[in-house]
Amino acid sequence: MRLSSLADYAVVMMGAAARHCGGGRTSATELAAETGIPLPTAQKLVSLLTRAGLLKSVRGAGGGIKLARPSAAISLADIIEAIEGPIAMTNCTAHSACTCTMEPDCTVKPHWGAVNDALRGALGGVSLATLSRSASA
Amino acid sequence: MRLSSLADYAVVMMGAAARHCGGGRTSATELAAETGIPLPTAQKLVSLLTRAGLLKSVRGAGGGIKLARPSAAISLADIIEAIEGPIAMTNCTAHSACTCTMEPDCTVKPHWGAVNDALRGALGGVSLATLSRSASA
DNA sequence: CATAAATCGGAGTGATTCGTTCCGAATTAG
DNA sequence: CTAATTCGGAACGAATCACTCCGATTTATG
Repeated sequence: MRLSSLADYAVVMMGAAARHCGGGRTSATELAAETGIPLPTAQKLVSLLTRAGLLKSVRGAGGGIKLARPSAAISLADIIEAIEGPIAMTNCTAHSACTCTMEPDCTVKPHWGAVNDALRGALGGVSLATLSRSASA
Repeated sequence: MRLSSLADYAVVMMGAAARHCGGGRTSATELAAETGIPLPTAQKLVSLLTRAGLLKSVRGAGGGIKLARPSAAISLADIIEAIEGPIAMTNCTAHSACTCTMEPDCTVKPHWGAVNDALRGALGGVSLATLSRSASA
């Protein structure tokens, strides 16, 4: 029920990247230095986030990374899904077919959907722009 | 972001136990047979749930287990917390003091509280009685 | 009262996933 | 054309998780 450290780091790093968004492209090295995340880990996160389509990477000297979308259009749900996969809490809800052959009439399954929707809604309602806004609170 | 198999099994097993609640005490062996959960794992779950105060266990021949509280007073949040610990998604929100010395002004931390509340609310709103009620849905 | 059966309780082992680290491929400035 | 800087993927180690087994406790029975 606790999200992995990678996802936590990814959120922090995306928040740092959002601050550099307008100023121009930044690099994984710079983000690592600002957030305190180990550099190799930050590189891996950049790779995952880029592959997920949340970051745009530019190779070569003078290259770097920047947000693929405006900060207001990136939510916590997007980041977490990019790192941890689907938000679903159970394997049953993730796939349409429930592979668990244990209980023929799984009375629990239908309720997970509501829980997942609530969770995804809470995560989707928080964007990077929101994170930067109420920093002092 | 996905809960562990233990917690998933625990929910299923508590649902099965709720069905046996009125009929009298049941045993870990019986629940394992009904749910399809491996017996040793079911025993471990019974131990954890009993220690958490969700089940009442009676030793000796003819003993068994039964719900410590009425099914309506046991929610998914209770079961998951018993198995997986606090619901908090990050270490920061779990403890009052944020041990992460990375960012002096962690702009992300305050927002996790709202997400956690939403999640806990969704989990707390589903009780064992609710699980048994809308089985066909 | 002694015996035996049945149960919960905790300790140990193996496997999977997670987190970290390193090295190679690609691209552009000079 | 050379060289520097960057992302990308692959490999290693650690931690946690899931599973299994054996001992302690308690009650019905002879």
